[in-house]
Amino acid sequence: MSHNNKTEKESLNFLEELIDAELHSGRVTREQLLTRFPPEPNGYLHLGHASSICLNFGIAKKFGGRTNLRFDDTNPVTEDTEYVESIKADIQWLGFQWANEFYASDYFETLYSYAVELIKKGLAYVDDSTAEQIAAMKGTPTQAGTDSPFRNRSVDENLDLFTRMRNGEFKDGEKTLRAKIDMASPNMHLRDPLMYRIKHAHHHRTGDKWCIYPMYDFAHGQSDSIENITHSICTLEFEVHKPLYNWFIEKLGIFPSRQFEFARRNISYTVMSKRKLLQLVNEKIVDGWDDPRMPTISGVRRRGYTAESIRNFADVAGISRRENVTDYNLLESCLREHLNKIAARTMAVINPLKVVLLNYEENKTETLKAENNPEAAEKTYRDISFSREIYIEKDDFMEHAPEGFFRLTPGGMVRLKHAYIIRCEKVVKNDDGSISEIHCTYIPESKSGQDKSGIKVKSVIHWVDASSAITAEVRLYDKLFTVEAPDAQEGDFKSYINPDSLKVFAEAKVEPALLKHDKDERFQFLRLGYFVEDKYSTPEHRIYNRAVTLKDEWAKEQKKHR
RNA sequence: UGUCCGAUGGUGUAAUGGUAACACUGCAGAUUUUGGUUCUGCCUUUCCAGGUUCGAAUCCUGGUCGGACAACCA
Repeated sequence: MSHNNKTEKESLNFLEELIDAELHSGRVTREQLLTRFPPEPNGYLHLGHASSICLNFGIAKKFGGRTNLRFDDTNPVTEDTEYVESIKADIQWLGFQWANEFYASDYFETLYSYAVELIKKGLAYVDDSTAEQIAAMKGTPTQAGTDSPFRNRSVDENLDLFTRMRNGEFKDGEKTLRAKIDMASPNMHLRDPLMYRIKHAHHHRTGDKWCIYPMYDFAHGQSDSIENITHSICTLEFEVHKPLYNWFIEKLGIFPSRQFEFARRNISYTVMSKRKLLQLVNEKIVDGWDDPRMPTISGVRRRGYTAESIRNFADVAGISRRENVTDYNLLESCLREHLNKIAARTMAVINPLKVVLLNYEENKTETLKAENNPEAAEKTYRDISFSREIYIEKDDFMEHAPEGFFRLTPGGMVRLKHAYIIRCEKVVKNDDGSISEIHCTYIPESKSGQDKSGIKVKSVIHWVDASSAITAEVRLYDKLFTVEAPDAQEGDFKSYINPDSLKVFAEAKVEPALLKHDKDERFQFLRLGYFVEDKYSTPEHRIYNRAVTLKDEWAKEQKKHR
């Protein structure tokens, strides 16, 4: 035992540390502690959102607080209920439950009254300028803007015009409501930001009730405030919005929610922006938002990732305030770690090569015992059949093997997992010189578990009994992009798509025991990786997706010599 | 030539004025009826220059480099 009697102090991230301190000082209580996850329902959630979800829900859970789910639905033209449903499903699948389900649109009436209040205080005005004019008057980051000619309208006139905006008397873009702050502010967001714009558009929840919609800056902070959110956690790009977030809350005299920022999570060899993911979907580069190569939550779920492994990834990757590109290896490592513990082992041959055992009796079938998971605390076994003809992996036989190749070669021996040692006697070829099948002999006294042969082989390979094998389709996935940071490359990010990101093996052979399991169960196909049944898999046409490979020292060795 | 933010191994994060560490990756080895798992070892780190201090990754000053901000998007 250690002589150190201090208990190992758990390392907290900077936000946990802050909240921990505030809880201790009494600035907030556990009862008050309230975070929120505020997606805009205009796309599917991705791994970056997963980090945010784990952070927001995780931090509240850790300190005894709660988390609201609030859809930031202030832009009716891009939003849709399809996205609302997928977002809710994804959060629940990740294992989190919100305290309340809210929508920014729930607050449209309140927000409107807030705007009226600011107009009455002389802090907001209706502007007739066009979008172009407003942009021109905004100045640049290094150059002050100029006041709008409509900036000093009377309160009464502003009130009248804003009412008429709401009543639909104006066309889209004809007028806006702006906060009256400071056109010379070094912070662009404080140069009389837009609060409301006119959009005669149908909203997925409020229908045609409104034709003016609040901008993000006039909706988000106030929504936080209305809900009494104590910690509004968002990504770094909103940092420059914080003075504005605080300005509205202060001028309105409402509950002082506070905003905190962290750096978004990037992962190598993929892109993590809704806009780019939408492009991949729209241009049919992938098979929808849940294509197993997509970094969306629905994509990795279909690929075979577990919620636990993603939560663990978020935890292990941590958070900070600096730009980052996390190694995708870390993600895969988290998945392997979990699947190694829970996935039942089975045998499947994705690229079959027929082997005939010359000295095995014809029409005989033997039943062998196979361990389901060597990692399990309690060992369980299943029956597998063995007979004269079997399939092995094409990659497990080489006629002219390089040094270091331990598998089957002419005259060489390997063990068939859970079965016998075999020796290759003859390679049978087609007319074109390709290998059609190989003829072997088996060593009867080498049966697994009762081996009296005394023969030592260098390798154990997987196989499937030809007489009982089921034909299935197996899909192997690789990285979606060929470069670490597709975003940072020159030109179109889509030109860096990996052409080999999907390989389909339509004639794979799987052992029949596989058919007895649940559809969302993960398996290890021995020596090949971890797999899950695809959503389009049917009893007549089984489809298996590879979630992740096993670590493969031999493949690594091969790569080096290429 | 503005404002704000950031800089710790290859990558991601810890260390909160007191011996720079953990994970992933990579490399080497042991074990292994999965070239898996497990185990062992190794490589590699505080952006620079000053200052404060007995002592600085940490505090201060000045640089350098990187990022965010000029949507009627969020």
